[in-house]
Amino acid sequence: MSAHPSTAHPLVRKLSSIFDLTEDEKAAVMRLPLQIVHLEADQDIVREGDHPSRSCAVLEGFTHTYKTTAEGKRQILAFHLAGDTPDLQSIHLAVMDCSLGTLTRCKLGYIQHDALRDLCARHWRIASVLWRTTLIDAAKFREWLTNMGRRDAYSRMTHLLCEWVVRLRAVGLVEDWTCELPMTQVELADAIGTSTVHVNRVLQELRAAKLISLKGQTLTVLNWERLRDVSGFDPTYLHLRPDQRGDLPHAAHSASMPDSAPR
Amino acid sequence: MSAHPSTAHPLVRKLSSIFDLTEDEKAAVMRLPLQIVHLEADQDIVREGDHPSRSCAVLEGFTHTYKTTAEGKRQILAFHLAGDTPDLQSIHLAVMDCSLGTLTRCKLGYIQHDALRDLCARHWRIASVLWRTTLIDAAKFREWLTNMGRRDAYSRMTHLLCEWVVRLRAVGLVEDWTCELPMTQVELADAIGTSTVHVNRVLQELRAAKLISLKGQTLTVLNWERLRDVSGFDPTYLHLRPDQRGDLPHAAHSASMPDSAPR
DNA sequence: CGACTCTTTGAATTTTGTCAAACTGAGTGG
DNA sequence: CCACTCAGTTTGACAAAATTCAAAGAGTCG
Repeated sequence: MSAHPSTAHPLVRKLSSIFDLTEDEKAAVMRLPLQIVHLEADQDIVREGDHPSRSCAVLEGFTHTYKTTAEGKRQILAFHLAGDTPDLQSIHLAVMDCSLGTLTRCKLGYIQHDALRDLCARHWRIASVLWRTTLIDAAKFREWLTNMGRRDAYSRMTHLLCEWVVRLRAVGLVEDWTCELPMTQVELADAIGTSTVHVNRVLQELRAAKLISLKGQTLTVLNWERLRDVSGFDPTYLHLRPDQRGDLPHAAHSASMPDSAPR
Repeated sequence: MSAHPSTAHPLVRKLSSIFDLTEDEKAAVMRLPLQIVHLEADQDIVREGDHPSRSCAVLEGFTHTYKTTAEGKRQILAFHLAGDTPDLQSIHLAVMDCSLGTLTRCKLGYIQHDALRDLCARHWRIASVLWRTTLIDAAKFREWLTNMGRRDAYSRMTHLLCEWVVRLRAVGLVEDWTCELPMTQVELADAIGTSTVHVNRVLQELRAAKLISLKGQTLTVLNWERLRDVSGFDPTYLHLRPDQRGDLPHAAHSASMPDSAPR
């Protein structure tokens, strides 16, 4: 995994993890004005119907994209972690068709659309990389849609957990198959489209089957291969770079895994 | 609705329907080499796992994007009509994470990625418009996800029909609330994530409630307001231009509707 | 007229949702 | 340090939604 000093602009780190930027391009990104803001848990960042003039990058913490139906039901469409740009689409879509809110306390970096468009107009390769990140977001929606439409609640949950672990692993947030799972069961239910009660039962089943351990917000994968097979999880849709994939082996092999250094 | 002579490059028409192109930009698009191909119904255009070097534009007919799960179940992720670019994402994503197939006989225009990237690198505004179309695709996935997760089969079906009618109306393919619905019940089922049998029952209900008439592949909306209200359909996520929206009134008003001229 | 695909129907079963209540654990203030 | 609160989790019983299986009907095309 390429080294990015902590002094780097957060966006440089994100972009470099997808594509190799030239020094010139890095410099251009570094000049982007970034407004740093801290938010508490369960706060809205942007709401459906807004006409934002800026997008944000998640620097610390976790956020989620969601929609509310006319009957007041919530559907969570995506979870985001440090390095993600959850509402980048608003650069070209005037009206927000979904809301974005924090899951935990967050540190965000706001970037004005004007500045971003200017950067893109000047640097086609950067524009490509940003475009690409939004295309990967779309790929995740496609996979979630398949998950919702063609799998039962049990495998939907395992699929969500597989994706979560793989994404966190790719940025070095998984240690010995253990990571944070910062959502409540209500939020998990809204993400996989079931009731809270049913989420609870599914989680019990997963614990009983010794696939995972989940205490509080701490998730441990006990049997990766079965978890993956039950969900039919195939990480292709995440379009990770080879060095981010790390070809996940069975949990028993975790000691020899090329896990990134703790931050 | 702005007039686009039939002599125009199909992509020019599509782009102009989203954004106003300068003559210079139009000229650049017109120079794009377009390979015209005719396909029968139920043929694959690209498959999951492919590494395409070109994308296509639908010129005539209808296509659909789909995924197949490990257990062999199919989920349809999107339907496309003339003017759409269903696999534009492959311009920046090396591997296809979903398949694209025809629904009916189709006329397609293939464009090499190289040529497209070159065009984008030179013309930032065109790149923006193309980027934007992929962002709208993502917005549709978000809405479908909400549909799947938080609505029952009945309202999912009405929602699908509302979207279909609005999209076809925007390109002038709806006449007196009547349009083509070129999918079988099996395909509808795979799109809304239910069984074929259940789709059939839902359609019966919709007919019994006098919301629609559906004979063969011909759909007529009999009561737009109720269809819309049942589904909670709000077209914001389609990000249509004001002149494409046409603020859909009740079916009874259809005679006075500003329907675009027949093509 | 077949051969075919697509639609329709009925009955039994499974999955999931709903409602209501109890339990747990982490703060909080007296 | 102990009630107390509060959000989040867990449980059970019942109801609703949707699936499955199997078979029959309809429409279309050569």
